[in-house]
Amino acid sequence: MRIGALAAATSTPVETIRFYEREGLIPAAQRAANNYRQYTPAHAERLAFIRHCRNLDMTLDEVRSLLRFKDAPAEDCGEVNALLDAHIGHVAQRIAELRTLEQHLKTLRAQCRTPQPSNDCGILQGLDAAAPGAGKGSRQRHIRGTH
Amino acid sequence: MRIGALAAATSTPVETIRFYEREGLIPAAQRAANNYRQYTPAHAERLAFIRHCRNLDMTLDEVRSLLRFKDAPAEDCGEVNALLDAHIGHVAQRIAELRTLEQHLKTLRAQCRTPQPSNDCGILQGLDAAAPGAGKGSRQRHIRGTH
DNA sequence: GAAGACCCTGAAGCCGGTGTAGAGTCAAGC
DNA sequence: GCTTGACTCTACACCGGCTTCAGGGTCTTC
Repeated sequence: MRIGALAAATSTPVETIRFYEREGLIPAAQRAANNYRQYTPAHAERLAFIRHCRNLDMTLDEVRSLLRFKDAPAEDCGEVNALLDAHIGHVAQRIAELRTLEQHLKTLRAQCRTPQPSNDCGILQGLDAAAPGAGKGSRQRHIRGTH
Repeated sequence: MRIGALAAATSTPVETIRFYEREGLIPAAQRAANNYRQYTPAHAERLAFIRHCRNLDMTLDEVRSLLRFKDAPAEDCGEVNALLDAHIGHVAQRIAELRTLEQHLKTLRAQCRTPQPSNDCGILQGLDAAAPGAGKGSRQRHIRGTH
């Protein structure tokens, strides 16, 4: 199986597969006489695993950790459970942050009902002043990821 | 006012201020005889505006758009309202995505109740198979931003 | 044998900064 | 006057997770 076929089978861009190989997430494929990579079903399985993890928004470091457990089938999987719990915690926290953010944005939006000269726009004025209640007390490590 | 004082006044790292200057978000400051940047209260106001926008998770491009309206006080602010509506839409969509994600993660987590050999771990097995119901129908541009 | 699809490597670019190296400047204390 | 330490300057590399590009080689099909 060549890289294009693997890409199609796993809905993964070809460049991303090569990137994962460079990063050590999948073992380097054997090469054919023409220097093309040759993949086996085992590669496809491993790549599918990685993609599922990425679809669940895990970092590559988290994926690397999980792969270590896949590669050591006799080892205790307690850390896997812990990793997943931590990741669920990240997601929950992010949802909470975004809900607060959404409220602030809606409050700000309500400052300007109809188009008017920018000078009088309640939104632009609201952005001059501090956002209402934003970051009160909690250290606001910057919020990312809506784009 | 020198860059350190501006940084303290706006809770912005010094390097970030220089970065914003390079990016054209704040005008280049005048220089003292020793080549130090000299800032005025107007700079501080503009930087505060930018920081408030960033606290609301806007991209620098969105901030640039808003700054154009601040700089043209006679112009109609309808686009400001539209930009904010769009941004609120981004945030709401992201929240919905993350809630779906959270459900998938919790379902996966339930596959393994207690530590056991990795080979039998329901989580690792669940990641081998497709995530339950993930991405069904919606084109799943990759989810980012929980870290 | 020519077109077009596929494959290769290596490097740069994306965002929004962050951090570093190496140098200059300034105020305070001895 | 001299040292120490805080501050400032420029220019550049680095982060994640790819994506894109330049400049080739190879394979399949007509």
